[in-house]
Amino acid sequence: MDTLLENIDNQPLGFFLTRTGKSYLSELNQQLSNLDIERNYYSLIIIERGQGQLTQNELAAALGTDKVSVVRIVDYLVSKGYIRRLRSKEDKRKFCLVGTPKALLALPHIRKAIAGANEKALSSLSADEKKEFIRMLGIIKSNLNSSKTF
Amino acid sequence: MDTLLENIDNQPLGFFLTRTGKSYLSELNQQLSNLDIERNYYSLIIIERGQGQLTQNELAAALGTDKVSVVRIVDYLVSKGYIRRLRSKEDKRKFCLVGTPKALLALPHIRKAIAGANEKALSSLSADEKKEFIRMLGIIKSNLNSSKTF
DNA sequence: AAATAATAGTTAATAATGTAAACTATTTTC
DNA sequence: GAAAATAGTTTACATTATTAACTATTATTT
Repeated sequence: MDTLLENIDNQPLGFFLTRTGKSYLSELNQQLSNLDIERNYYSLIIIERGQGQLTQNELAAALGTDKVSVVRIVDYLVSKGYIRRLRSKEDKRKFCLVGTPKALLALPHIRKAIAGANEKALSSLSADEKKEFIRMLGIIKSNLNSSKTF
Repeated sequence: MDTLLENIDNQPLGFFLTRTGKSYLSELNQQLSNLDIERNYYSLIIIERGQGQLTQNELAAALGTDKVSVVRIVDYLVSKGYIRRLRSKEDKRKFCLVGTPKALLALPHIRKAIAGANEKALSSLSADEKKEFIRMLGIIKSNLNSSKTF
């Protein structure tokens, strides 16, 4: 019997969210073990989506993280040859992040692996339930990010 | 428009689970900022549930983590005066983890804060939806932990 | 136009977390 | 009694989060 189902009030929901998320990411890593990067897949997708116009600040916003972490991510992806920093012409403080051909080659695999991991995670749920889960997760996320006052 | 709702196949579900879990834990920390510990609340609940019989190994299993991490957790809670290690009489390799009066005093607040954080996270969901979400999260967790072969 | 403030990104420092290997003490197995 | 297994600890290393101080550039103010 899963203790998760009962007495939820005694169990921090966030603990299970985090743990489940970690299981997911470890699954994703396994599916992408053929690549020579082992993290920041999602950053790569966001960067590609930005079509060479995305700045580090914007990446930070999209990831919900800070600029220091983004420096690390960008350093990592640059060092592995997946992206480049391009000094912006309009504003020389900014860098535009552009994917390399290597990234272009890897992205289909990454997308496929993400779809596969999602599939595995959500398998045995009906199409409606999947949609419902995603919807509710979005609500929970925004509930938690709303005003901290009680 | 929330990008989470569409094109989920391009977005790693685990990323949102982890992020939502972190928001939750930060909320929980805020609600418990009056305590002199700032983590391992859930471990404390598990230890109290064990009624002085829980070993470090068993705590590791309950948390889904390894024994090295548990040493750190136990060291922390011991150093803060919330628990003690009691050498087991039956098996001198083992320690039984027992809560102190200080823990007993803190636990109601912790439980209340967890219930409150759960409430905040799940607010604006109906009772049925809440149950559904918890149920599906359990399914997803077990889906991901099942056989890694594809 | 010069001084000031704000912004984009980097660097450095500290702490928390995850993982693996080597270790001690005790118990179990053969 | 020797060998193997178990419970827990220590050490080491890499990742991740957070904060502050820093450089270079752009925007604002007077």
